[in-house]
Amino acid sequence: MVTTRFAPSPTGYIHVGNLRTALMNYLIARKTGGQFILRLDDTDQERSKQEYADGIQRDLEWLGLSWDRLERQSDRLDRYAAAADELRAKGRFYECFESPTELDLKRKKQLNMGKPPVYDRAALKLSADEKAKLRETRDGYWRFLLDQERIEWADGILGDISIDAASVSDPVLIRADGQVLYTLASVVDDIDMGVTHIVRGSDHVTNTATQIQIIKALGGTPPAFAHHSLLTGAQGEALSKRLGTLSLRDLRARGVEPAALLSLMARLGSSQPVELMTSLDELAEGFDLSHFGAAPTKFDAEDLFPLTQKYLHGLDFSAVASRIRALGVPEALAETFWRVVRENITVLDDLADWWTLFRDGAEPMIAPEDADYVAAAMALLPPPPYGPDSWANWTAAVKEATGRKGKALFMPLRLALTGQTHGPEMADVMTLLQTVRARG
RNA sequence: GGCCCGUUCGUCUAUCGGUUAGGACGCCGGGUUUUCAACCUGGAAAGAGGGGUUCGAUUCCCCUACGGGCUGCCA
Repeated sequence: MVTTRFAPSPTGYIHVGNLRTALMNYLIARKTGGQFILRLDDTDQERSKQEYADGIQRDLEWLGLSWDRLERQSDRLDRYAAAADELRAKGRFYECFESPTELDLKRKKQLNMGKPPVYDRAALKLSADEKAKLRETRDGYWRFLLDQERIEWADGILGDISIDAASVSDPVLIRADGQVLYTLASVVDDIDMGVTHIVRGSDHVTNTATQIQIIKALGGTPPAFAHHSLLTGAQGEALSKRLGTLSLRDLRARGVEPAALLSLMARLGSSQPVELMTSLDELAEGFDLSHFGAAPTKFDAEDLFPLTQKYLHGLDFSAVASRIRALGVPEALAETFWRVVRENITVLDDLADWWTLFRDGAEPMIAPEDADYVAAAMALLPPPPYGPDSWANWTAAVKEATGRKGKALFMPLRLALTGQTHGPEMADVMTLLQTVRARG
């Protein structure tokens, strides 16, 4: 069975980049009737917050990305300790004593000499006596001993990847304070939970290389890996600079509909066209990682609004009835209101403006050269309320009285009544209009 | 500096050496609607640069440039 996971660390809210990862894993599982795990990678005690863990779950629920299983790494510390023991027993784990400052210095030195900043394994040469002595003054931290060979895997998106382990530092798996680090926790979880497919950002490519070795050292079988490209802003700038405005909660606040967001994220960066899909099943059906490219992908949040608009256009009255009621639209007008206005809104919040306009009337827009014309027309307009024929009757009378026709007849009246150059059919507008300020 | 990945219309991309380089979104024009939108229809729009290989390169190889990622006792 296919098992995938989305493993955010609760150190912040989900943004579009995370969502892409989550969605890909979700769709792969759903497509084959597999299992999707939500795993909170909360090994970093200082930065992880319950508030974020709750926020992540709310965001996923908003999108309908339901998980079959929820796991917390903080609940599994004993498993990680056991795995560490196993690695120690197998001679793949060694204790080091450099302080972070000393390591930093080493790296800088290597860089200055034109060498790659790879850990020199100095601790490996320490004798038992030397280690014992060091332990008196400081706590050791633990590294995984990489086999210095080429690590290869067939990536679901990038194709064949090969990384020389010698170009990578032995990863630190346990800190001096005893905290288990992500690399170990993640690998242990993936093995224990039977994860078969891992899709994540290409920022993890190097991690994957080392994790493959750790998985094998622990007797596990590496899952199928795929690394998707990272999103950049519309100008190609790193997305991290704009994360504040691209969190899911922010997009939601701006009126983006889940269907729009999911439709874009499931297709952006792939060869399949972005089309509005209204269900996750529909999205899952045609989803295939092989359609995705490896190049960085530009993401423009503005693309979400046409999709949102399209989604709203197709919505039934029943889906928005309560929302319209909440605006104070009278029951008798509610369904007509939706029918008339839905094609002129981009986000649901736009409904409020339209209702305000219908209820209170609009500040008339009257061009100076049309002032006499509009005044003459208003004299022919009876007071509200209006019926389905009001517009036709009125414009016929105005036409007769003024001799105007076509756009010249019509546009000044729209502007006078609604204050806008665009909007729904005027015949429909009339039936909803409660107030006409231009009548004076 | 080292390692990994990438570069085709504005954007996301197709092309398994020979194509009028295709599609989608966006954009522009026309039609329809007495506005806008929607819809229909038409159009403009692309192979980073330089070397090879080849009868022939967008496609294969190398170099350069540019972009992204990694290079943490973060994830």
